Formats: sequence, structure tokens, C-alpha cells
Amino acid sequence: MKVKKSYFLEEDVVSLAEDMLGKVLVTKMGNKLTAGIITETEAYDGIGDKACHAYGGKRTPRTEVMYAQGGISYVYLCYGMHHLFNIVTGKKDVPQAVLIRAIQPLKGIEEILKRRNATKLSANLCVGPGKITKALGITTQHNAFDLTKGKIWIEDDNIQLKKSQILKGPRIGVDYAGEDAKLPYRFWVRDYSV
DNA sequence: CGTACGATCTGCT
DNA sequence: GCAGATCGTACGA
Repeated sequence: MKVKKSYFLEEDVVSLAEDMLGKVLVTKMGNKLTAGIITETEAYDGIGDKACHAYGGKRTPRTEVMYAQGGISYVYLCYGMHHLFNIVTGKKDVPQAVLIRAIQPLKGIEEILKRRNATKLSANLCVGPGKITKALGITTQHNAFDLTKGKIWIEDDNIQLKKSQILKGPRIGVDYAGEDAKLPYRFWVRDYSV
């Protein structure tokens, strides 16, 4: 079932990033339904986190959406060509977000393959933040979407993961963040199989 | 207004 | 393993 708004508000962003492993990210673009199990996430923890776009309370047209109440999307363009999908969490004016880095394709596999320009499933097909947006058809047009109402949502299908399957470590590509680059804010599932 | 660069991926070697 | 792709955003002038 679809998760409620309150899910995105009640815990801190780091706990949520870990908890989102095993949840299902679903998009419905036109009549194309695609979904995948979330297998890798990263937390970006507000104005005190040097790796966060809102570090130091920075507010720009791009980051503004992170200051809204949780439960909406934050999609932005990276390296001029990749759309990265984040889930805003927490209270209004607290700019936190969870970056979805990898999924395991679950529904609409054919459509996912078509969008990814692939002919068969492979281990790396939807591993990497730029790949999952392409696979699910997410672009910057889907920025600031309400994840409890629109064409993008999160489902809790009660998929059980063992504690021992969940690993954590430093985030990727945030070397510029100094000490904060070392924080264990990245979570992923190992040995994942359906 | 001009410019430098990024929470990356792919294809070729 | 490595370079090239490719452009919105942020920031300084």
C-alpha cells in the first residue's frame, strides 16, 4: 500500500533513508506503470550538512523545494544530463532529502528496458541515481510533486530485509564536503534477490 | 552578463 | 581505466 504523508515527517532523514530500503518506488507516466524496489539511498541532512544543497541555509529557486514539508519530490539536473530524484522529508523549513540511488526493477520491466535502451535485465541496469530516473521516466518536470497524490509514489509492500543485509558507508561524489563527506549517510542492500 | 562546474553514465581502449 | 558528453544553476563582475 501507498505510504502516507506522515511517513515522511515523523523520523529524521537518516533513519528514513535506511527505512526506505525495501520500499517500492512507483511511477505512472501516461498509461505506463513502472516500479522498483529501493536498494540504495543517501541522506542529505539540512543546513548543517556540507554535502546538502541547502547547506548554511542556502535558498535558491532550485533548493527552495527542500524547505517545504516532506513528502514531495526534489528532482534536479546533474552534469548537464542526468536527472536525480530525491524525496524531501521532515518539517517545513527544515531542508532534508533522501536521494534514491538504485532500484531493483519490479513492474513494467519492458518499459524500463525500453527507456534504458536495453534488451535484457542486468545487474547494473537501475544502479546509479541517473539510471533510475531514466528507467522510471522521471525528469525535472516532476520536481515538487506530491508523493501521496500524483503519478509518483512510494509503496510499502511489506518486504522484509534482514539487518545483516543492510550496509552503510560514506556518500558518493561529495568529496567537496570536507568532514561531512565521511558521514555514513549512504545505505544499500547487499545480496539482493527477489 | 559571463563563466565554471556538478549528489553521473557510457562507450571505447 | 579514462575521457567525453552537455546544460542549468550559482556566483562573481
